[in-house]
Amino acid sequence: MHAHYRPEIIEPEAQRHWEEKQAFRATEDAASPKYYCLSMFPYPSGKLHMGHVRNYTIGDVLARYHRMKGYNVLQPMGWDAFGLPAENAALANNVAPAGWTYANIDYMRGQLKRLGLAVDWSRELATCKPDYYRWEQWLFTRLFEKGLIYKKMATVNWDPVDLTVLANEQVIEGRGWRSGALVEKREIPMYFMRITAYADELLNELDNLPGWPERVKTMQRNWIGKSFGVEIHFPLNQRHQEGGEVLKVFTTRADTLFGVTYVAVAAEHALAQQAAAGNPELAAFIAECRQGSIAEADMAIMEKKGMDTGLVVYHPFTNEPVPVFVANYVLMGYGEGAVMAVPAHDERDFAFAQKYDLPIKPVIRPADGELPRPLGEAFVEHGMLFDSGDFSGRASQDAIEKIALVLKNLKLGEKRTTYRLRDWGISRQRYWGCPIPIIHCPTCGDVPVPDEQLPVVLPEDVKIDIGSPIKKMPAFYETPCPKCGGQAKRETDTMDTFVESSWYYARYACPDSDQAMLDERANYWLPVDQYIGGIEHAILHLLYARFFHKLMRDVGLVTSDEPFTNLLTQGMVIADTYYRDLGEGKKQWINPADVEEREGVAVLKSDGQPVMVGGTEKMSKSKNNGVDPQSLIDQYGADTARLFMMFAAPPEQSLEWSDAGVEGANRFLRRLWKTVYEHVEAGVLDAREGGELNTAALDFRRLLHTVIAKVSDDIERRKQFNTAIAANMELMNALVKLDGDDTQTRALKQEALEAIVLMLAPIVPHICRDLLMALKPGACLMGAAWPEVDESALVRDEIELMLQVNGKLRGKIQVAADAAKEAIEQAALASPEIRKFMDGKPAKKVVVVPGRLVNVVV
RNA sequence: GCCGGGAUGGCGGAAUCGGUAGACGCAGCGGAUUCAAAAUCCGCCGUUGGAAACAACGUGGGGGUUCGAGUCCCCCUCCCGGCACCA
Repeated sequence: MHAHYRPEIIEPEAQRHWEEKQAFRATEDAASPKYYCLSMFPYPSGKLHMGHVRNYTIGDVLARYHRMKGYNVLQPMGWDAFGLPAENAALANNVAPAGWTYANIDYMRGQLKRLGLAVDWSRELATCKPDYYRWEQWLFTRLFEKGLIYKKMATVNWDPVDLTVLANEQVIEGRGWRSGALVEKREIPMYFMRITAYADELLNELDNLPGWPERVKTMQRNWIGKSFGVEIHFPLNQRHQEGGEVLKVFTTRADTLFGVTYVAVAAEHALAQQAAAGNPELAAFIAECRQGSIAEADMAIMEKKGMDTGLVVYHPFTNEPVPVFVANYVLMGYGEGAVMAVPAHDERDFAFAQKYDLPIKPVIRPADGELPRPLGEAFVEHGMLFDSGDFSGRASQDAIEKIALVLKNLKLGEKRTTYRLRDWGISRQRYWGCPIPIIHCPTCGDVPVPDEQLPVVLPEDVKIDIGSPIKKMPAFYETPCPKCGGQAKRETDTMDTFVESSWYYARYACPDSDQAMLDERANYWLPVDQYIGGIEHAILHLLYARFFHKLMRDVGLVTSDEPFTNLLTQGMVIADTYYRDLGEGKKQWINPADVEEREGVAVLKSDGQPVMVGGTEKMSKSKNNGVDPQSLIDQYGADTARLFMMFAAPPEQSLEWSDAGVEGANRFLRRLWKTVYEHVEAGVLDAREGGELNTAALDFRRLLHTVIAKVSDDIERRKQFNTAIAANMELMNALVKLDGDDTQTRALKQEALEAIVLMLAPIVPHICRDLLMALKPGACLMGAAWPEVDESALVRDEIELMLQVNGKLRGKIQVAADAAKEAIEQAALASPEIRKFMDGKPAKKVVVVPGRLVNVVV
């Protein structure tokens, strides 16, 4: 054993050893319990960032811990390889997206291996490879035939200068990021997956996921947004007859129907279009509504604007005319593209009515009071109806039922359940994605590509400029119709990259299966026992993956209902952002590593000129605020990087990056090495297994086994590694202070050092591999078991109790561990500290909390 | 704007079921070692008052429940994530 800790030597050696022995190769084995540990796969953006290091270290700790506990562990790794950044990089650097992606994968694979992850690399996959996406195309054709994929018009961001569709993140303050042109909304045909058909199951099954964080389940429930309401028809003609034209709206507050003072429709709504025909001002307003991005966040914060169409519809009960407004906040894609507005009982309608001087008619009052007059703000709670015809005097909930019933009899509406969840538009007009396997035939319509013609391979050797190259490539899109053989055109849109990431976890079980999307190995490994990934995926990715699991179940590929039994949502690694304004809303984001502080001002290192300070945000490609972990690994080694990441914050919390603290992690490892070295130099011996010890040694041994129990619980149940590490540091501090060179004490130290090395092995595996070999010649970390708690070491004779007077800490006493409540109470009341603060007054009450404290109330 | 989460010393964080607030580490300060420095080792380290013993105050702000609140409830502020074409 070398006297000094030298990670640059022991880490490559350990990694070589594991690779040679194929130590992490997973095979299906019915004899031992399986543990499928999965971290979200990375997008190959170029180099690893801190979020990756955090994510994969958490996964690795859990994988290695379960290996030591005797599980048959699978921990795979792969690449979420399709996506927008490859096209951007291709444009910027004049390279093909494929080449850029593969180069990034090669580099990042090297970085991941340098972290020493216990990954089965034989299962590596990349979603941009035809042997992966061919099965996605295969499933697409099945779903298409089942009617779970359909085509409809959808709104996109259109850049009128670059003549291209923009992603939401490419729209900056309403303008295209490259052209600077005002972005327009445009309707184009797209394929949709019918996720709403599974809305109820996706909602209900959340109750069967006790291993998921409550906050994620809450977010998904709210996202699905099941609500019970009433569809209400407003006739277009005052003398409405059954079957006549109506304007349909959906509301959860049918009880406020008598408070409707206008209705609002989307700019794209037929009524708006009709009214605009003879009204240039309205036409101009509708054109204005078409500007701006389609992102919901933008829509929600923009100024609410509207204009009277001059048209009216008629109230289904009173038959009174109700004006029709066009409003920029009503979206065509949601519900019927029209809403009934009740200013008195809806905040948004209230603001709108005030702005346009529309009547505000209250019809609900609090159950036990009156509404203030005039109304200063909308009263949005349920209450009692008034001024509502026959329904006056009813409570809101009751009124909703009755109103729905009466509307149904009038054939002017009915109760309906709706979801906020919308079907999933999967078409993208981009190049670097999985081709949609559809052939458009003038005679046969949309024809799915037959199995034997799959995969539809995406050409990789292309030149990138504005727009997708395959849309200009006849060799790609010209094809005969599989049905009639006539000339047809292949679909040139590709799929949303969320599709690839919705099923990769299953493909890891059988990545080489070339006869089917999944084979029987999938049912051995699935569901994933532990899934680990960023909280930013709480809704979209996790909901889509759950949806896909059910789709795969329903085509007979898997037997389970849910993909991920336990979910750990790691907090973000966040860092400061810096930028320079380039004008026209464009910003150049500058990496924190290139910025330093001079005289309190942030400046770019290369030119010394100031940069703007942005917020502290998630490390991301778009904000260029990722900190490269490579220098950390180069300087201190993977174990220090891993230890620091696990020690800096608990996994679920966000972690603000700072360079400080790494040194401390490294110092601890050097200290651990030195302590083991000195112990080993004096001769190794058998670890002690209990027996007679002096008080100090007994106390130490109790601490040792308390720590083993705590660390096991921290890793397995709490998944909180910072406290597991802290407990080991505390134990090390105590060990160094434990005096004695006698065999008794040295055997105890041997026991403790072996335990510490094993407990830290999941977190810092390289150093622990060497230390274990030194402590127990011939021992191998790969076969080592997790240390066991010796319950007999935990027994105490005396315990310390806190003494409080009126809830304030005033002292402490020692009592026998098995002392009776009465005895404790007497001892407490007799203690000088208590007597002093009781001030001669009698005790009103004495609270004894066993094992904790005594509180005397005077 | 809507949904979800967070705020504890100079800093990262601990306190697991309502029961010792500040474990562990970083930074800082003092000392040992050294020709000197790095490294290492020992000690101190919430704020205020006090020589000390000790006392008062203290978990973003305001209110409440409780013998007892960082933890539970109500209101507010700020920060972070998501909002369906970033992944």
